[in-house]
Amino acid sequence: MDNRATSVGGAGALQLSPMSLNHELADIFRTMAAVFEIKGESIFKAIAFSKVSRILNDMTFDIRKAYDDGTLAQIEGIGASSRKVIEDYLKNGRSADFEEVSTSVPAGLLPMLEIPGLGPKTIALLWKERGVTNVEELVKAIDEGKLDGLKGIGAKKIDSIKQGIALRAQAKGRVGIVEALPIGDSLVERVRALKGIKQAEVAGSLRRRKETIGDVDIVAAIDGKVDPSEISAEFVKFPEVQHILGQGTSKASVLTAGGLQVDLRLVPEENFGAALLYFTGSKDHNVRIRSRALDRGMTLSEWGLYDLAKYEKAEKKTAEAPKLKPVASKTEADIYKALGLAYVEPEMREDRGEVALAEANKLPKLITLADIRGDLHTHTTASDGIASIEEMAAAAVALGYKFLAITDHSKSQVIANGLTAERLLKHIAAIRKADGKVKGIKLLAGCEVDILVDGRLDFEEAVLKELDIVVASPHVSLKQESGKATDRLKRAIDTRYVNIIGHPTGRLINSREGLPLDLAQLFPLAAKNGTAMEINAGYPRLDLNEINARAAIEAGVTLSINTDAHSTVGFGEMIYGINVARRAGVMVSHVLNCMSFTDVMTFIEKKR
DNA sequence: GCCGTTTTCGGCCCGACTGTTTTCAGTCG
Repeated sequence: MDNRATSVGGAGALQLSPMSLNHELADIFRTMAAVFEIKGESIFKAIAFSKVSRILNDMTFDIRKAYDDGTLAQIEGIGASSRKVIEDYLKNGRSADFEEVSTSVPAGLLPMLEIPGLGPKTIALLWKERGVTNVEELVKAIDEGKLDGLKGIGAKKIDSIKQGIALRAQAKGRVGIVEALPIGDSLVERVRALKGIKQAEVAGSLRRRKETIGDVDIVAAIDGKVDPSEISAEFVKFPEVQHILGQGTSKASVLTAGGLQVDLRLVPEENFGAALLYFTGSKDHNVRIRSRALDRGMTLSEWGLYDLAKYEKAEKKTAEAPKLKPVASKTEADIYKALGLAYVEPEMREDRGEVALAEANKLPKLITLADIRGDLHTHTTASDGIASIEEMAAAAVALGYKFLAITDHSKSQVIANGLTAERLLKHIAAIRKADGKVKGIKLLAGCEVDILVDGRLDFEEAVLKELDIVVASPHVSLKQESGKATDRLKRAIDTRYVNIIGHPTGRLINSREGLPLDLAQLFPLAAKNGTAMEINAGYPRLDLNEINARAAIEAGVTLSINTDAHSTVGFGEMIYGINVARRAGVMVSHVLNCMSFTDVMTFIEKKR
């Protein structure tokens, strides 16, 4: 939650681009939910608005479209009150309800929710009893001893708030999956090596392969003869651990030196599946399947799936499995099966309709790394890469690839040593020559051509037609207004020789928003004229992102998952593109570079 | 606030850990 309570909802909202309209509205609902929490209104009210916020963020279409079509009322989770806020905002560029709610508490209280250990109840208490309205005042109040004597706030609590403020200042926020995955893997290895551990897995958003990770979750099954508190004592002594947040008999939380939170959960082997399911989440997915369990007379917890009537009578102790035989608990698959669901891959567990698909046994068969047959966007020393054509080709052969497109930069990318038309023609000849020499792989002579600010390309058609394949990408002017940006990409998609739009938005995770494209206009066009859209697998691009990639396949667009490798090592990033694709529900049939070489060429020829 | 092949009212997922407590509230995931 950021401090936008006073910055959204103003008259400026009318100039918003379509997709950021969804995000602006999502912010409004998130803010309102936070205010409800602090004001102590029904927690379910806050949950309902948080859910609306998430729905808006996840939406693959423009909310204004639903409003215009009159289908707003059909969206599950958006009720009458939310609809009123949305309609108000669309019509007037502001919401009276939002303004009333957001001004009912000091705006400075909302960022206080980010302080670990400090929740809405305590924030409200500090505000009402001591007049604290922001983090700075909280620090001052603690230093001056003003919190002494507050009911329910003892010395330890004050100490933990102080620590929470310090932790928040040093916390780096969400880290990229590229950084978190190796940390998670190495910690899990270390856990597995502990005495008494039968198995251990990474869980949480890392297992779901989200593009950024809030913390690392690990679930471990322990030998029944071992005391779990001894294992958690070992865990908190790991060299990576800088600070212990909590430590019990079945659970431990720590902070690493890098500021990353790691949670370990210890369970008996027979409860491992339930714990892994619970700890993997997402929270919304858990809520969905737990409520399904209740509908079927069962209850699901991190210990297992149980018959509800028997469960209520059973003996339960903290940090111990309930004393009754579960319906299912050992594996995730057992639990899904007992709930009448097909197994849901972790990447799909986001409550975006996967449970309904699992019930109907219609989950997509998700793409895997092994399905990739080539890379269609790579660079060499001819522009800004560090490997030769032959070196890149050899690395691709080693990966088992059947084809490889060499697509160095065009002339506008001066900084990247972009090719002039003359140099490009020579480069094409060099690629063709290498193709004749290298065995086991087809090399395509390509180019990553700049999409200029008005949608023209960096080379004339006379040059483009000499190439086997063209990737067209936006590199500059990435802060265009939505209409212009959309027209710019439209023109590129419409260009005869363009086969793939590279990193279509130009976004960079945590540092650049990218073009505010109206993808609802672009995707049908791309689907119709046979232009593929890229999932650029390089971090921090991952562009298209999972939401946009999902919208793309829903519109019938062919995707291409490419690394944009600038070295042979760069090929290794393909897995991150696969992660995005899996989270988007992408199957082999959606992806250009999962096709045979012949079919790739047919796809290209068809547009020419 | 949202929702409904048991409901238009009365529910809403479930448990661990911490701190301030003589039985529980708050926070977190």
